[in-house]
Amino acid sequence: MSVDREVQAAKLRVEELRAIIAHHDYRYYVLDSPEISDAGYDELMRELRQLEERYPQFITPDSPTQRVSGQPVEAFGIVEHRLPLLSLANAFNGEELRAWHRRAANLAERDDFALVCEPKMDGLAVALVYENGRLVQGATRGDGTRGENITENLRTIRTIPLTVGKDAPVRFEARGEVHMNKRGFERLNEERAREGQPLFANPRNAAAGSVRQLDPRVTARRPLDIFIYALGWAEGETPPTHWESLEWLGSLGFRINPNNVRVPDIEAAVRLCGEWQERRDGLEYEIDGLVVKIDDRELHDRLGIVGREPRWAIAYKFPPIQATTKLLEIGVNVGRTGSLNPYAVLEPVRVGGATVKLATLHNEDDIRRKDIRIGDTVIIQRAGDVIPQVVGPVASLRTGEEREYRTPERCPACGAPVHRPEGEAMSYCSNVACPAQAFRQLAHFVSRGAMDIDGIGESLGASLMQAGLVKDPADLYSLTKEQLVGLERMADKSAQNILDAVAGSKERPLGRVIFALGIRHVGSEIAEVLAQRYPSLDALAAASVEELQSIPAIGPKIAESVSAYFQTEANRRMIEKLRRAGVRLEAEGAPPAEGPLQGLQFVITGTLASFSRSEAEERVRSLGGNAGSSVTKKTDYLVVGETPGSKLKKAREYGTKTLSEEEFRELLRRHGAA
DNA sequence: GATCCTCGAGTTCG
DNA sequence: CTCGAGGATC
Repeated sequence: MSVDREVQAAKLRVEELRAIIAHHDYRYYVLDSPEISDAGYDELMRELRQLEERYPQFITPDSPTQRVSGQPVEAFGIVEHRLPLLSLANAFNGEELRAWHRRAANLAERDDFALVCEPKMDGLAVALVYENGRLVQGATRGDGTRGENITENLRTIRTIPLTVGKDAPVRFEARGEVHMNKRGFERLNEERAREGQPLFANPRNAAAGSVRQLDPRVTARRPLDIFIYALGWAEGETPPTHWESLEWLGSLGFRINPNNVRVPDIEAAVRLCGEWQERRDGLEYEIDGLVVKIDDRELHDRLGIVGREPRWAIAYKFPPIQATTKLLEIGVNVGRTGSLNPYAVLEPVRVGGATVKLATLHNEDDIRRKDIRIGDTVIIQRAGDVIPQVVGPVASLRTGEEREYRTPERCPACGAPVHRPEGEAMSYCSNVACPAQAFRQLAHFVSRGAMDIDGIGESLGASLMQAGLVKDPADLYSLTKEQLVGLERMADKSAQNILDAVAGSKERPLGRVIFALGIRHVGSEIAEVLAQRYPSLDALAAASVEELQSIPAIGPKIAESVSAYFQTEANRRMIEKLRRAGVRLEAEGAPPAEGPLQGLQFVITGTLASFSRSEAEERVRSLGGNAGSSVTKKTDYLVVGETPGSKLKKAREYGTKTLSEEEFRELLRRHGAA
């Protein structure tokens, strides 16, 4: 039938147009050397759009007309990175770069390797996953293990190819840094100024804010760009060097920074870092340093990872942007543990795009060490991160009016005496009933990693305590709507939301509950360890110091602290209140003591492809096994992932059995862990 | 006793 | 992110 033939022809033409447009997108956006006029390009797009309107069945997500297709979303989904995105160790001068190189050369037992130097973009790292030639997922770095799914937003960035050539692997991940160049940033801010919208402080914030828009149509209008800086993982053959993998990614249509350089040795890299420091302002985008990577990918595997940092790469950071301002006053906060934390009140000053008014001063020793005095002119910097630091005073600007700081003798919140334990850096308020501590305890109890009670923040927590409605966290569970509505700016609806959030927290896992109690030295990790060991809060409360100490990762201090907590009358009373309110103080489901891996000690090293380390550990525990962090004589199995660290060596010394990831998965399968 | 790692606690700005 | 402290190991 002729209709069929017509449809068939349209389909072919649609595919052809897409290929042509993709080619011109690449020429224009990636290579910056178009082959056709804008009018010619528009004509192609128009034809494609018309055909797609007529034959909507041919619309696919990788069509260039569909860059902005997504609808606004409520929130981003979370995706697990198959291979974690690592962070980098820093070097702040040539000497530290050389030291890094020496360590790597020692471990590698050679020093003749080439290095790749790449401008370190100040942007937002993302991971792009392609399957069968199509972009299927784009995610933020997040904490390195899991990030946010921002695929629809990334699709709007013209330099990100929606499709890649046929010779690409079936599945692979490309990693890059999304950023906004200086001109785009200025134009965006001019536009926002005209529209009376708040301005972005710097290109980095603008890029990060744009990528995290819930409505992709907003993202599409932002002048975002990307440089791909690494091949994440790939199924199949990959080039032997980092440099070649970049070239190869370039040939697939990705945008690679043309300023990347491969150098033969560390001295050349050091020279280059110095040169770029001078030239950084000449670039059209902002950089905060250079990344230096060992080119040979085989060496990457040999050198491995320490903590979350690969040994085969390092970030050379330019000196941070500094400013001077007046230190007006030193204030003191009281922390959850009663610690007195001094902070600097500064005359507001702009540093690296943000206005700084406060900065933490850590503790008295630190202030003394840096010789910071009230009234000093001080140097402020925002190094790499966001958090401002007081570097030190400008002693030459002293007038003699400056005062030295002294830790107050009485708690600024409650007036109780302050004491400083022998050998500790911090001073503490001695009053167990200090209102400031109680307030911080409450904030900790409701916080995200603990009971996760949404809607109770700083201000509501403060007013609840002010009104005498809440004296300890357990009181949250007896709040009534009438009480809440009596508070300022609290209508029926929001009061109900709060009550729902409180009620919804009654069934948190035991580990969360233990963490929420805020026992000194017991953070999220130790709380989880305790929850694995004891089936209920009562069982934990009954444990002796000796018994607690026998648990790996728990030494005398933690054991003592836990025991003391449960012996304190006020704490026992609060736990009783929690119990009566219906908060579950028992582990969920059957105790893990019966699992098939009962009594076996597992340790994981390197990166696993199919799950994150904590996930793998969770599975082990769910089968009754133990998962530790370092190899000892007691370790039964070492699970070896990609780029194992020093643990593997240890395991060989002790003759510990090792499992490959495959074997480990097989073991889990055999014992019925999904 | 020294040293390596991991964990805990407090923190800034928009 | 930072520092300091706690735990484990040699």
